Amino acid sequence: MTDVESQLTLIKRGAEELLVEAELLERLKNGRPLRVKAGFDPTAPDLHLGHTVLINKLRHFQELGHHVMFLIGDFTGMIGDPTGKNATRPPLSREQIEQNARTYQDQVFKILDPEKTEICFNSNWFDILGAAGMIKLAAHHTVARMLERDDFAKRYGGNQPIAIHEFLYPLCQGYDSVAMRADVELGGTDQKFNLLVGRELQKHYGQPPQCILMMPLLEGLDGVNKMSKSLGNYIGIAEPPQEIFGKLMSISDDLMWRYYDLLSFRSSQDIANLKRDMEAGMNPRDIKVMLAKELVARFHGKKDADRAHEGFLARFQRGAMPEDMPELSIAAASITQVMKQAGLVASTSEAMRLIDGGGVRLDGEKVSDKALMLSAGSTLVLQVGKRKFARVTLS
RNA sequence: GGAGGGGUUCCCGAGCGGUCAAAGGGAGCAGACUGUAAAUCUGCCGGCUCAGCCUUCGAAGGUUCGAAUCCUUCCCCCUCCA
Repeated sequence: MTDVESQLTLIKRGAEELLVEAELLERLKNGRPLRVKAGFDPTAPDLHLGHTVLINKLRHFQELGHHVMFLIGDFTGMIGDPTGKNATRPPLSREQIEQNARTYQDQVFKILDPEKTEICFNSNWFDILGAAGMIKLAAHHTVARMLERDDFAKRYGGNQPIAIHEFLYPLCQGYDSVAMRADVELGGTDQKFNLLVGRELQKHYGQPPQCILMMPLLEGLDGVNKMSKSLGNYIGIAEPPQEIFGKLMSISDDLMWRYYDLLSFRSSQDIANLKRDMEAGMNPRDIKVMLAKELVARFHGKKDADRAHEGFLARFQRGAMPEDMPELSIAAASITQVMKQAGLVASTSEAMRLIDGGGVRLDGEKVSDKALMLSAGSTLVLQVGKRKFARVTLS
């Protein structure tokens, strides 16, 4: 195992905050592989780049020879994550959760070494805890302490509802750390409160409190809000190569550096060099291309990365039609109907507006006639905006 | 249990009984400019068989020629008191 100092350097890379550094140093010196925990809700079956910030950090620990535990919150998922205002989420069934968990594993093992990763489910200990155990657990914390949490304090102050079960959520997450005897827990900065509850509970249960490593939240494509599926500003790691590549190319230059820091496996030194190259006149676009290729290659393979790059060049720098587009067969009708059938627009009203606005092309020609009839027997390429295409055969 | 405040289109937030598919802002989409970047400017932003029609303002009834705006009941949220 690498010496303690350089371990710490790698561990802290990109991290927002480490609590408590002295304690971690102490444990590293023991030389025992640390039990490192990170938890995920199996509510959504697929992960996006925001999730991978944590997973990349788990990978660092793995590289250093520590014991990585990937916790799937199947029990807590059945209660429903309270974060945010619309607390009520449909509870998931066992089957759905198991299904989601499997998908998780497939995706996570593109980054982590399956041989060295322990997958845990928190229903293992919560199912046997029982109502009495839950109430005992709840006795370890007070309402005043709960209201310290920023999220709760804001909602309480802002006259937003807080349901009782939302108080149980941090306790459950903390209890996970007890059950898993975690030495270190990773989480986003928004998890600070919950992570600290874990420390408290471990003390109550006679364990040394875990160290906490908080990673910054990755901004989504808009560069402002955190990446999340519900905001639609995400890049899913299971998305097709072209999509991942294209979405990465569309981020702002500022955001690109953020992504480099948190997502690239390049060394900090490499990244600093790239920055210097840009200041010396290198086109930021080309630096973005490198990032896009690295990430596509990680989730799909190098060949796909090269192909995505080729397609990108052909399509946007030489103005060619994309090679892959949905091929559909649709009954002949007016252009607005066909656009709707093809799924290019949500409504015929939207189709009409887009035509008025000059955003619709037919075989590359701008369409101006909203009532245009498309006759049967022909095959046409419909384009909406810059990105949406469909090859339609009319029958 | 008592008193008071509030629920408007994706979000925030205006809204005199008619001129309200509903101001304004944000988000989003499209166009121009570009490096499919950002910033900026322009347009759009409920649906449809689209110069017209249909469905929206927590829910259901009612008053009226006419209601998001008035009345009744119900549901939900918040605050204070107990």
